[in-house]
Amino acid sequence: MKRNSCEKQTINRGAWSSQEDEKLVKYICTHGEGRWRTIPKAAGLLRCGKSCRLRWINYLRPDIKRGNFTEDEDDLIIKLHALLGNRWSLIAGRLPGRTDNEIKNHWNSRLSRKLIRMGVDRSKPRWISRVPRAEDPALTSETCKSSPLCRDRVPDDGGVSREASCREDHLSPTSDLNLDLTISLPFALHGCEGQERSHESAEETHSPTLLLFR
DNA sequence: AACCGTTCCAACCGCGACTGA
DNA sequence: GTCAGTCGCGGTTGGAACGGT
Repeated sequence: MKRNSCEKQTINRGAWSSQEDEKLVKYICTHGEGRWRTIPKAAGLLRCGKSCRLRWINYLRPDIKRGNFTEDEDDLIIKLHALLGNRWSLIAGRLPGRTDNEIKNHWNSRLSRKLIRMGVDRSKPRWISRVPRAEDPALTSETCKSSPLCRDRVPDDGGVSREASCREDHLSPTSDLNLDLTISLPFALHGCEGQERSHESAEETHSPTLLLFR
């Protein structure tokens, strides 16, 4: 069994202090994301890389939209969950400013209950029989490359491999779901210059057109 | 005011995938 | 091809906040 680097001693656990946040933000704004394993030492943090990555992705990233989920977002999450199941990172990729963790929490705490109340079986993602899933060998990387949908895609840093992500995009909506989803321009990650953007303004600029592809 | 149950969310854990030597 | 290191994902947990009695 591989040794988990987070098991090592002299590692802080639990809630992050504002000082730790500050150090991490400062370091990433200067040096960029990635190389998570080396970040704690370089940034002077007594945390494991995994913890830094999580903190950045789920909380500190400047483009994160906080606050309540809108009806549109709820609706989209429900539809995407029906399509994709518990693949939160894929779902999050289609909800700009929302993280997989946030969506997962939201689903587990509110949406699942909402669906139960509505009498929907939330446990069953509805794959359509004739549409290939990502594992389908018929959907090769060549198929993907030739698709205009995937051709110009920049590898996203949300952890989904380019190919896997493209394959997901070949999924078609189920016939019983009214997936009225709009394809829009890729959501741009604006880096640290957007740090000051208030959450309120993020709310204000919310558009009913939710982005499907990044 | 005190207690208790519930809700919510940040953080952790374990595992599989990926990558480079 | 193999192995070790690293990364990313999804499930789970812990505890603070909240609401009801």
